[in-house]
Amino acid sequence: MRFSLATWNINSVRLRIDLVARYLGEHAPDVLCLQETKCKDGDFPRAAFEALGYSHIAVNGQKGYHGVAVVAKLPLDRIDRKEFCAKGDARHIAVTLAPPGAGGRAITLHNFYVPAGGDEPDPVVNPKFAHKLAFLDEMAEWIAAEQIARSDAILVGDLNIAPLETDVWNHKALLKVVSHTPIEVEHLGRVFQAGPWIDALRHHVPPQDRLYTWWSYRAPDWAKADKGRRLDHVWVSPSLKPCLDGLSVLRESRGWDRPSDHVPVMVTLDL
DNA sequence: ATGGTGGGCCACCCA
Repeated sequence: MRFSLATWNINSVRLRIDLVARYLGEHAPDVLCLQETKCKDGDFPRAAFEALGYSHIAVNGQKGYHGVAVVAKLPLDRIDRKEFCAKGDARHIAVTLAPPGAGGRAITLHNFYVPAGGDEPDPVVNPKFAHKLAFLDEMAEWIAAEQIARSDAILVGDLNIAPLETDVWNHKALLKVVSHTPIEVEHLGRVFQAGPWIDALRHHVPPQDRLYTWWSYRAPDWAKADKGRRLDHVWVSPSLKPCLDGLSVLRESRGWDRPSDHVPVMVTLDL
């Protein structure tokens, strides 16, 4: 039984609802996780998703900033929202899924939007960077304490860190650029080891090959310059590693009209 | 080395 799951930082779900509809119409993942929805729960465009067949919806939003959501063709149970760093930010939502044909197997899905961290990669002078590192520390502690990856689990989202040299267009040039600094990579590594998790994208694309999911709005010609970074991730518990089946990173959507700066990433599992 | 472009929303915050 094949099950598909996508993650996409949409940078305002209301502004880009037509792009979401196009993606769901063309690729039809069973579940779509969104980040940076940028709206209160009551303003989430539920009707548009319901009309597309995604009638099971779980949201954790706030006005203007951040916000995560899960929309699905199948029921979502045990909806949970965890607050990190006691800031009241909407950066996490968890749901439990029981894909039909998976023999009653229940998968817990965690959808994260990790703080971007500002411009200066120094936690002493930049509180946003300090917040990013603290957020990652709290994630690692919680994943370990709750033994989240010991059962069937998937962690997705915009983690705002490109850990490998081939996850950025120029490793050396980005060593001091927030998203690719050694300290962030180390903190993300602790979150990864806290599972431990399996990196589903790198399961399909070997580490020597470049892989990006984000291209800045500030590049005049994003496709030609191709100065991308792999900021979006899908991690699965070791129990699901044998089920990893396919991957699609929809690079072309970065060229759609009024695009998000992130593209959708879809993983398929054979359960 | 710098500044470049997008969101939300109405003065700037954030990415």
